[in-house]
Amino acid sequence: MQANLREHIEKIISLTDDEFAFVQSHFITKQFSRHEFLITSGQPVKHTYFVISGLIKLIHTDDNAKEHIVAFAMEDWWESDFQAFYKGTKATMSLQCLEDTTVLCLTLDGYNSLCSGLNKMEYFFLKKANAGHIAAQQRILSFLTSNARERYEMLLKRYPSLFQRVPKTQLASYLGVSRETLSRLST
Amino acid sequence: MQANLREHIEKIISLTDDEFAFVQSHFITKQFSRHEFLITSGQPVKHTYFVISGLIKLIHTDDNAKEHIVAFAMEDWWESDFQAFYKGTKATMSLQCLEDTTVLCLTLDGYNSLCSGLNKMEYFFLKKANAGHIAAQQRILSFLTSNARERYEMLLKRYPSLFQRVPKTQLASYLGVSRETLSRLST
DNA sequence: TATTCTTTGTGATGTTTGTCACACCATGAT
DNA sequence: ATCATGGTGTGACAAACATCACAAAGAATA
Repeated sequence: MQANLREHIEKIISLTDDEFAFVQSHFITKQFSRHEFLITSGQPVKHTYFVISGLIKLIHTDDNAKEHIVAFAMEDWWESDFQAFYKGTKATMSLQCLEDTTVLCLTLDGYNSLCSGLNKMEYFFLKKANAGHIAAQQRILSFLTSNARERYEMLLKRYPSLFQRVPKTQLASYLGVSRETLSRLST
Repeated sequence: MQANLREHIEKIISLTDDEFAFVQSHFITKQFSRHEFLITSGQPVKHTYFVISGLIKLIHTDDNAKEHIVAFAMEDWWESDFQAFYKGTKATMSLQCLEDTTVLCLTLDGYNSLCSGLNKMEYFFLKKANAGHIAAQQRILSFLTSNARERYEMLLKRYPSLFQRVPKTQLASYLGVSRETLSRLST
């Protein structure tokens, strides 16, 4: 089960068996069913999640109760309401399953203990944070430079599997267009 | 001159004089005039920059030679084409001065030496990377939830000084709307 | 002073996208 | 089998926004 995690981490740093045992001791495994919430807006955020299998969405609900998808997370992705997680404040976003999902859970104490106990892990999280920053900036750029059709095509090219796994309504919400407009793009 | 840097870093970690001397030794100061380029698209990216004074913009130029502003950076901000900087690849974006600007320059070797030589600095950069990720995600959210007027008002509320320092054409490019549309929002 | 460049506003018009309404189909629950 | 539910496509119309064109005011420069 946690082989995924080791393989994932070792793409960036190498670990001895003892070191991985130490890493592993900070995580607990949890399972969630489709539609279940890992994080609920307004509630405290106890964990950062590493997705073992399944698919989840990070969403923000606006004043008109309209839902906007800030991010998807699938196998080998880390996700949380990071702002709330690091600051210890209440969630402004929710994290919900699109499929039955298995995750590894890491608390903030666990995160800090990992970083201070095994310095390589701080380096690992630094790399991950930088990658997250760069990816988010690329998405900003797609809003600046591209219309709905182009953003849709870029998304499909980059993550073809989403097309199979996620209803188009959800893709529309991620792309920032209405369901109807997305439906009309195919032609 | 580098007092800014020390104060900036000590908002997150504390440093002895010796430690700060070590940090300081990794930076060189450079001055650029308005319109000058710190990074040119297609060229190697030698540095990450810490802005001492002035104002710069991170831009991407699309196929139609239209310029899009990915980020502004003013006093106490870090900026670069991070993807190219960390990977050692050629820049896909440019970094250009909107005002006469003084920056501290850090090479990739310097960055790595800083992180390995003084562990607190790795922690510092981790915090900064996380903050960058969260800020970028907030901007994505503004594209998903808000129209041009709302994004404009949010920007002015958050960074009122930009309104004084930057022509509206540039603000429009940052917000992802045309100059004309922005001009008509005021009413 | 004369002149060029930058910045900004604004009208006219077309394109893109959102919203509302309705229909159809598949799926799973009772 | 029947019923609800969620996902999808599409027509009609309205709103938001882009583009093109032109004008005017201010800043920079010769």
